[in-house]
Amino acid sequence: MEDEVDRLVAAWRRERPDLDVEPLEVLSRVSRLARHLDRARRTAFAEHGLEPWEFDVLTALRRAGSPYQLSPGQLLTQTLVTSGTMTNRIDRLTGKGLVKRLPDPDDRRGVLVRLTDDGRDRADQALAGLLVHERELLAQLTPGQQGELAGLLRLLVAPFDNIPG
Amino acid sequence: MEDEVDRLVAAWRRERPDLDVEPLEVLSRVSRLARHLDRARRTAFAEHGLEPWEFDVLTALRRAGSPYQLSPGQLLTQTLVTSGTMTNRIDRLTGKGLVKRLPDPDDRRGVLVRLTDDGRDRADQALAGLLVHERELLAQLTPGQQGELAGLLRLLVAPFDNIPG
DNA sequence: CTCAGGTATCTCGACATCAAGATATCTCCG
DNA sequence: CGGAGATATCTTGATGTCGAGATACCTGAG
Repeated sequence: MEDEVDRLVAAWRRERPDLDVEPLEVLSRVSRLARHLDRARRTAFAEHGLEPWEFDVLTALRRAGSPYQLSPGQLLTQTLVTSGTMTNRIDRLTGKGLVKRLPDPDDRRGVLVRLTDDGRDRADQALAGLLVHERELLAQLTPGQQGELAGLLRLLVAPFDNIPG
Repeated sequence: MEDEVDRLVAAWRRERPDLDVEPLEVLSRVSRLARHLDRARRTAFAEHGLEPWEFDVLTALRRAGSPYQLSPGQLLTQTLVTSGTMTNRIDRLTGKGLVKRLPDPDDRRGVLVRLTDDGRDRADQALAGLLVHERELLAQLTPGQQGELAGLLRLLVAPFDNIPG
């Protein structure tokens, strides 16, 4: 089955036969797929009254394990947003009663963001719902292919995640 | 080499051993990689004084071939943004002299967006620059792996691109 | 102990995006 | 032909994000 990137690459080969546009076969698909996934996630989370950005923060805290708290800085590296954005997110989640700010006992500059009970429940429910939807999307692939794909993607992501970026 | 998603999946397995989080191995990597790519593209385009969103629109027009024009609607399907966003983008690109609006001779509701000479040059330069950077990122993979990866991603994207969504 | 440099978080203003709805035009059935 | 419904684009207001800078605090060399 053909996709938009096949058409895009074919168009470049016609218009710019002098260029090697092979990289787009991979990277344009990554970008476009991510955009489609964003939309699908927005729909999936709507069932639970959450926005994708809320999910990202709540689940990062949920994954941290009891007592479900992380510093804003730790949340930054997991969510790939800027500090201003994170401050804003924490403000809004606090307003909704899903997290609360606590002073960091070891560093007076610092803050700890902790999940409330309500926040924890919401995160758990939304995760379960998300996985149902994601499994459907991945039904296009055999388990073996999924593993292959995950491995190849890891090779590309790892440099970003490990070399400070 | 381990990445953030390995850590994320391990954390879920510890916190929610009852759930099968396998789908995240693929889809979380797609989302995170796309985010890293956005940042890298922003840097790459800065050399040419372009924003990623400008690049997306200009290159869609460039690919269309002479006379480098498309309707806003056609641009929507290629860039995956809403119509309001596209109107705004066209306004701003017009202001910068990179595109201009022409009435569609066959449909008085319609508009054609055409690349200016300057817009065409910018698109060509930025594309060449982007490919240089993207090739570096893909140096992690052999050509064979790149082909495999592209094929697997196509399987996932194709349903979105073909079924109207 | 001190202070220069580093770090953690927050503030602020500009900007891009979206969703929903408005407007104008087209299509085609009856 | 007439008009209902489809389509193409634009408008508007709310919202989320970013980048740069401000503030408060920590750390380590001397």
